[in-house]
Amino acid sequence: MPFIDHRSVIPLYYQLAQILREQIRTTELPAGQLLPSERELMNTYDLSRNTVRQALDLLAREGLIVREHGHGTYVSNLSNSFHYMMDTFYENRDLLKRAGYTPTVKQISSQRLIPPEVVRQALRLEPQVETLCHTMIFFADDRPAMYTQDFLPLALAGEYDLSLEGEGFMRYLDRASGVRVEYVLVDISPVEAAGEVAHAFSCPVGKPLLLMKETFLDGAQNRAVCFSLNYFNQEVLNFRLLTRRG
Amino acid sequence: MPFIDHRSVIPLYYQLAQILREQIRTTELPAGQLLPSERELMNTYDLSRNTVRQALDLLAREGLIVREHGHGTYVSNLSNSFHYMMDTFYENRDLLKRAGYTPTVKQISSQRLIPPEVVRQALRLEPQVETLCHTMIFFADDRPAMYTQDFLPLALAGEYDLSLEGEGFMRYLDRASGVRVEYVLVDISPVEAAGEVAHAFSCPVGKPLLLMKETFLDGAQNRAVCFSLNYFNQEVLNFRLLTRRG
DNA sequence: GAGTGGTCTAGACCACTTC
DNA sequence: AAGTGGTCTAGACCACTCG
Repeated sequence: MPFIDHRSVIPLYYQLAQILREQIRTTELPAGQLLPSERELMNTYDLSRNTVRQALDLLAREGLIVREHGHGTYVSNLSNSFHYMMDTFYENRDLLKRAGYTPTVKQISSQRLIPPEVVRQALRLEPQVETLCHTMIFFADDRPAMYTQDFLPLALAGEYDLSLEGEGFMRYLDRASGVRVEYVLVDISPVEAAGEVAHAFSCPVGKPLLLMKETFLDGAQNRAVCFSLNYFNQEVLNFRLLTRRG
Repeated sequence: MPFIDHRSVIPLYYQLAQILREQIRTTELPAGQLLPSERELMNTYDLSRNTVRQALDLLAREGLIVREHGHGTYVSNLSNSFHYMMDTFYENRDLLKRAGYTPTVKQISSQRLIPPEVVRQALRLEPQVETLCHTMIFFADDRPAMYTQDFLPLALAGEYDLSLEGEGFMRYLDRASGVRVEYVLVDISPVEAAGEVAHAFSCPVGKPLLLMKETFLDGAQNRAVCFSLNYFNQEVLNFRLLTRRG
């Protein structure tokens, strides 16, 4: 297996990617393990550095490996637990802008509370530990589009002011947490509208809504910085993906 | 604007990508327009071919441009209409495998009918034109995970046999349509379980479900080859995305 | 056959991390 | 200072499309 056929019609970078994928799958390269450096892979498989990088680019885009400048490349921790990998994550505000709307934000509340179980697990908090909970509504051209609750560990409990147009939420997290948010894990599920959300969207209780549970992760995919619940108003905003063939 | 600062700290490939992005945004490069060839861009901006390709790779991954081997690179038709771009699309069967299940498929029915409006629009069919409709259920370790309806234009009405383990749906489409499916447009929405779907999942009518409407497109994103409705059973399968920061 | 994008090489310098 | 990944160049050959 760990062989590259230099005369094959299969591109060399693809063969290398396949070899590494296989080693990750069989945990010959376990999660967290440092890969050989690019120059080592060059020599081992008799490839140029660009070709090695092309292979690693592929795996990085698939979320299988994580690169760290000046340090090395290692196997991702999430390698087998997700279904899809997206290229870019957008802030809620940017999402609305891209959809052609003018976004505005209304802050509903900001309080300390013991978070729901799902939040506790995502942030790996001890039971009964409080978090800060920001609740707000994003409007698209004055129609309510998203109902959002952000749960921040108290260590990050800064004075995040959403009325600040300039700074996005992720840049705020960078600053407050001291960790750069690089990935966002998104769980998409359908729920029934209820309580405050139904009220915010002026829709009947029980109407199906899209709920996106977002976990903000650092570059190593190890540390969860923040957790967020986002309810989408389907009347205003569709959730659409363009995917490329695998 | 259309200038590259070779002494800037901003990478050259990123500057070029930004220039092209801007030209696409302002429709100076309108949808469908051929871009200058890579060698032309090389000369125009005084960059090496690899650097030009790095910029184009970025835009292609964002879905802004489409490349055609031997022909050229042009501005995508969908450039502004989607929210997210994913790297890879998986067949339903592969999706279940990746989630760690053993997939099986049960064909429910296969009939000619006049499709719902949403299908007609996606496939750009005239009113009253019939399509073939395959209905099936995908099981994950014998639990019903997805309820799927594929709508195929009659021209593609082959004898697609899902029991064939070897061939996936997209490869079938390639063969039957004579067009290689390169992109899948996915619309995600929450709906209430009803009728056959509720029955298949043994869940109460009215329970929120995830519905994914998939449109299969060729490489030019011009031709819709097939349309598919996929209902997800949340009890079995979560829909999860790992996204990278933009 | 001319032009295109796809792949590949051998080299180079840089910024970053670690020791 | 040594090693890492990030960027960049100049050149090459290939497979593909089109006239």
